[in-house]
Amino acid sequence: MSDNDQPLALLVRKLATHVELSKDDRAAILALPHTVREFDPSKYMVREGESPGPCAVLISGYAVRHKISAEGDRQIVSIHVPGEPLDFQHLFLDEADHNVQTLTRSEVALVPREAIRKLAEARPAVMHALLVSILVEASIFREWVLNVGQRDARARVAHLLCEFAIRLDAQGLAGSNGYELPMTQEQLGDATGLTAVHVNRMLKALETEGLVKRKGRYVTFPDWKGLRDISGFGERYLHLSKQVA
Amino acid sequence: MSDNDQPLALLVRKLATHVELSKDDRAAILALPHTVREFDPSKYMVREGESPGPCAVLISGYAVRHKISAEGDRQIVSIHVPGEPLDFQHLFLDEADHNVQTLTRSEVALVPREAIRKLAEARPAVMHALLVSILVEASIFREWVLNVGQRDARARVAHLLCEFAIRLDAQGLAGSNGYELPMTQEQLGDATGLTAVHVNRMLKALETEGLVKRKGRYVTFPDWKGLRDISGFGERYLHLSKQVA
DNA sequence: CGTTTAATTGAAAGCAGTCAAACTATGTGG
DNA sequence: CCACATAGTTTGACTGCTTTCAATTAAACG
Repeated sequence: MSDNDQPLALLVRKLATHVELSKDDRAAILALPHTVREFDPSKYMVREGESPGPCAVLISGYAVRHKISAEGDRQIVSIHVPGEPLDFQHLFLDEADHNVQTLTRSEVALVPREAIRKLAEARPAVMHALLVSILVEASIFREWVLNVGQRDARARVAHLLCEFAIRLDAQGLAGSNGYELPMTQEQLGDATGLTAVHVNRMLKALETEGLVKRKGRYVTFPDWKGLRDISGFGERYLHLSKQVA
Repeated sequence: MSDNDQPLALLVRKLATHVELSKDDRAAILALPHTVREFDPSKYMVREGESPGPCAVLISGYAVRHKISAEGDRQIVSIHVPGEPLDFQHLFLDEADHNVQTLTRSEVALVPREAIRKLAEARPAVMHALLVSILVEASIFREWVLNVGQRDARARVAHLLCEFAIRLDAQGLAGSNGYELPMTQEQLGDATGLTAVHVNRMLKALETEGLVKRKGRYVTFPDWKGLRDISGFGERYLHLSKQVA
């Protein structure tokens, strides 16, 4: 699954996506004290209302953030791929405002909060990278507000597929042509504000139109440009080029 | 409109909402170099794709962040009250991923980015406050994803009214019993993912139910608890108590 | 005032939800 | 290896919330 010698290698990759990191910076991140823990599918790593423990970094597998409405409906607010921090906001907030839950069996590196704080203080580039990573996540939330607020069902599903493809690719985890979607259609519905039934119909529609091909949950994109177009996907909001400001 | 002697007083109040700030910290923020500029209603302060100029802090009036979909539909992703930073994300990101636009005539303090960076480096509490303010904004985005993704039209509108009430109050800007909504119903629609027509109907419904009273755009809440209940509003996501982590 | 913008109301259409059932895949225990 | 249970996917028919279209009223503004 993951490189067991360097569990934090993908975290380095993620942080280095947005900011230039020196060899020493990278080594310092890799050297962060941590314990790797495994979680079964659907297990909670953070619960709304709780106060935070050590910071979690996803090493392998997939996880989501979500909130539950008063009516009991679930909204997934983000999907996470290996290398991404799962609760770095708890370096500075002392109560969780949402849940973090595994989608698949996952490995997570638990890093003491103090260790991250000290590293960030000692290394400006690391601090910068953490900040940018937090800001990019906020940008993704904004795009999701747009997605569920304005796009029709077909475009919403298509947009999610596009975003996941690009983010997997950024972490070097995309297949040559597609990827294994780690979510049920129910979960896709929770992420897009649709019902599982309607997600199913939209996936079928995308398939019929030749924009998506499916084998089980493995999706490929015979007409990537077409899919981008009908979803209104533009990757600016992912801020994938290095920030120099 | 604003206290002309201390344009940044409300910024101090905003930052001190989340983190304890010493007298010196507060004085240092107030002493930030800046120029105050006035904007007409509907004027753009940041445009998607642009690279950032000086950082803007809203002094008086109201502003929104928004994104435009490929189909040309607008989604407002947040509403800002005086004292709030409008583009501190550009301290670390060098391309805007969304627009910032005034709702009403507004005064904005423009602060050189370097001045804020230096202040944050010199004063850990200020850095902490900036970070928390960024993280709280991200939390609000998550709640908005839930709002437009899962709540029905009536609850969406009610939730927006609740959030705005609490945020105005946190800045000491709420009337005794209600406030002047600085948005047209069209804009409320852009913020809730609804049409202006339907926003109108929902406001009427809330009024008929005795949850909201309106005189022009001035809204009061004869049954605040009832309004909270039907909207599923809970203020945890605003993180209004001081963070000590 | 006269003009423009915003709010309101009604009627009709449509997209997505709900309900229900069949089908498929996966996994477990006998 | 089969029987069965469980979870997920697919499909159809129907309902309903929200949108669309259109017209009227009210408010804001020069």
